[in-house]
Amino acid sequence: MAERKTTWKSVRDRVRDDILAGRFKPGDRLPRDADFADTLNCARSTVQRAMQDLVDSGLIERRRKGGTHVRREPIARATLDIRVTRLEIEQSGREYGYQLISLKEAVPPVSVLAKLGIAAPRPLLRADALHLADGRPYILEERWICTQTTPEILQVDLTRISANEWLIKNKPYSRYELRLYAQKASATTAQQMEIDQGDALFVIERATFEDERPITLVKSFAQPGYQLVATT
Amino acid sequence: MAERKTTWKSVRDRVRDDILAGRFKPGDRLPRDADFADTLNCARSTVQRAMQDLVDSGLIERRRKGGTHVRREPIARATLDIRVTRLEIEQSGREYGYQLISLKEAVPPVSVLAKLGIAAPRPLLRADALHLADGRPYILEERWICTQTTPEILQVDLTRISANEWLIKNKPYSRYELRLYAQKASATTAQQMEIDQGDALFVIERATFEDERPITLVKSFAQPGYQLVATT
DNA sequence: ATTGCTATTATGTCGCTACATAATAAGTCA
DNA sequence: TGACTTATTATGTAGCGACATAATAGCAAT
Repeated sequence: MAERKTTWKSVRDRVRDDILAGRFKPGDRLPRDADFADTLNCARSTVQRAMQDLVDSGLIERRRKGGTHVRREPIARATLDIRVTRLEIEQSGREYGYQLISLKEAVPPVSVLAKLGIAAPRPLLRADALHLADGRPYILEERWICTQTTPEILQVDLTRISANEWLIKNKPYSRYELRLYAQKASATTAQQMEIDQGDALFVIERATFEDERPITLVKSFAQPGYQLVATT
Repeated sequence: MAERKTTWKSVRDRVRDDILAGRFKPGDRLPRDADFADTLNCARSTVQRAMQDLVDSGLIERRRKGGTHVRREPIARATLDIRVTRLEIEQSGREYGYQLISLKEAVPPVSVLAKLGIAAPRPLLRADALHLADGRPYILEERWICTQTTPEILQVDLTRISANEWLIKNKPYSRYELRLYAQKASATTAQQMEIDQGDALFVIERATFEDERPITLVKSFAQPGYQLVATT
């Protein structure tokens, strides 16, 4: 059909362009949805959908009765996709390798307990492992696993399958916290990753929970040069 | 009213729980929207909205005619909010300070040109500046600004207002690319940030565009200890 | 067997209506 | 004047119907 319908995406783009072109400035109030629908000759629900998308992308704010406003202090919102390490390596065309470094039960430091929301110190399972790309160390993970919420992990042969992979396949989570930062490689880490002590490592720290019950906390140290790319 | 309506969020949560509890496994096909709507006694549009949300969060995949499937290789999707540096500092209760380090026109290295999608080398404006929190260096930014797309920047007194702030307020972008990585502090950087040479810095590199026309490329070096937190 | 058409199926999108809800403004009574 | 109530307003959500679209399966002709 030659006839173009007004899709909600076209409405969104139009409004976004108006904002980007400065026809609506930060803090400005936009017309009501109903008016927009009127001028654009479409239904209010279509405008609603468009507006909601702009809210999600951080460009506008809406309040009942208060109306729709362009955000005063714009934020850049980006989405990160964190894949299983094996796939990340394989999909970049390199060969994946895995190696368990150590496995033991121990009482973690308070900082770890705090991030997992555990009040009383108790021993957790500590699994350190190396993910290799084309035979070279790529990511080193230091992981604490809550044996109380995931006792099945004790039956898993972690020398053959990584905790990363097993957990994702077998222990779904409902919520997680991500922290990204940089850290100098310690002597031990440097040796394990075959780099120099003091090299700058990119660290992805992730704590996962199911219904507020902690599952695991993992620090992934990435090889120098590693970049995390986010999309708009 | 005591009567509970079935909201699309409740549908989403129910389906999500089914998946998380393993009642649907990775790769499994879910019932059709219409069937879901039937058993849950709600409209198909409500199911549609719920499903779309699960697609956005990376839990399921949908294809026309193909139906809805649980993703085989789950991904963790997180959202990053990047605020204006001044606000980031002020909202954490510290005093914001700003200092221009240098300003000049120069031809950037090819790596910079490439990231901005500029084919023929040409001079850009280079502005280095320091953002301070409670008087101490917090973020050092090395910025290239495209004077061709943003000539107005030349009239701005960058000793008083940061390019970060001016651009965000005055030069909207339609797209950007984010790269996160770790880097060792060079001698110069270390001196400017009052840290030791070789310290691990967290780098946020951002290139912004309007309609494929490059606006700016900025590398933000964050003080050791800086953490970027992402939300689920 | 291969190509091409057609029917089928499940999701995607839009319009319309109706009502819910939050925030505010206006009005009322002591 | 101040506290309480009520009306108004704009967004949020749900239902229903209709048609669009992509992917597939089945069938037919060569």
